[in-house]
Amino acid sequence: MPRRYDPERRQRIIEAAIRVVGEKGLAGLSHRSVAAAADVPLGSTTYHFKTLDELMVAALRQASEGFAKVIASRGGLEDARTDLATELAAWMGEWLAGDRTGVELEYELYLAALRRPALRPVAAEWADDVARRLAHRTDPVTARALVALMDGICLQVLLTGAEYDEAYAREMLRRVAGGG
Amino acid sequence: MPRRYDPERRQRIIEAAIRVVGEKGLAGLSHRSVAAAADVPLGSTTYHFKTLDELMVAALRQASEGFAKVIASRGGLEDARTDLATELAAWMGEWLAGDRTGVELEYELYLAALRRPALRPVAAEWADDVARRLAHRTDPVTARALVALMDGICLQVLLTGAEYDEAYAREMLRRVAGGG
DNA sequence: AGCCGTTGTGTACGACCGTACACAACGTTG
DNA sequence: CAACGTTGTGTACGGTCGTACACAACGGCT
Repeated sequence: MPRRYDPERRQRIIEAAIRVVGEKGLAGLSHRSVAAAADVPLGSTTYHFKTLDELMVAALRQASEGFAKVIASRGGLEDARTDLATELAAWMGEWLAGDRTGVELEYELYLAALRRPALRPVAAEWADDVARRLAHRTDPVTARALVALMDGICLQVLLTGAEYDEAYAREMLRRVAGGG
Repeated sequence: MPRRYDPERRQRIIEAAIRVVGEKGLAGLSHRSVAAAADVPLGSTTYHFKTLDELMVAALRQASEGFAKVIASRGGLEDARTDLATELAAWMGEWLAGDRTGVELEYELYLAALRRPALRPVAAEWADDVARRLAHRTDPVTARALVALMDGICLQVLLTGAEYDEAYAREMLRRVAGGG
């Protein structure tokens, strides 16, 4: 088979990696599984990403950007007339409703930084980015705490299989946000 | 080699599994690696734990119990004269200081429930257990939120490599706990 | 044209994995 | 003692993995 030049090969591999993690989990991520999902030969994935860590960094960064786009397009965060806690609680509800593949995918990549130092700068960037968006409506320190609380609440739902209680989330977010 | 009867074989395998996860991460856990760490033949680990999930459940449960013992022995949580937020923030500081192998180990097993439904009941049990301990000092709903916030703060420190800011943690815990 | 670095491909090697399964050693029961 | 279920052991099979490496196709340069 003749080799076809593909300037977006790298990008397609990253997208395939995200698909693989979403479907089979991070444990199912390998050069081979990604190659199959992207419909490229094995040598291609190892060429563009020497290690799996590199691939995960690219995938996490991409997922992070997609996530940022979603919450940006949603608006409401900028609107000072809406209550911040209510807004955040409602948004978590939407995020956790229905198909959780996307949520699990993003948390799995994010949490992978626990054991993979290579991912930490990207994870830090993500957390900072979200906090910066909230900082328009409150102070930076409170913003960081809101992110922490949202992470904690989401994880409790995802890890324990509990139902998401929006009223509860709203109340606790309001306590942290104060008058904001 | 003659086979030696070992009534605590199962327990030794669990302890070896915890050691392996602590040293090599959850990804390094296998029937073989555990067998080597416990100094038992391969067939022994597969006999006592048909699947790795079973082994993880046992390890998480054990780690959870050890954790419970530590915070119980620390006391202070029962003492109504101390400020709850101050107490919790100080305790997180101790936990995160120094060698983080134990912290990482416990969070890694806990977070593994995200993709492994078999672990969820154990994770839920753990979260409930911690919340119940706090419930002596505040209401159950607030207790759950305090656990969520602590998880979120811990994860931000562990995932992003940031420094732990005890004053910040104390302030935010106080906001959630209210007068408690 | 010829040369060369980059990008892409195919294949093979050694390591590790879960699983299965036959067999050995034991405790219990009759 | 004999029979039997439980517990422990050794080995081997098929599969997947990361990695390496020789080679092919291309673009830019002289």
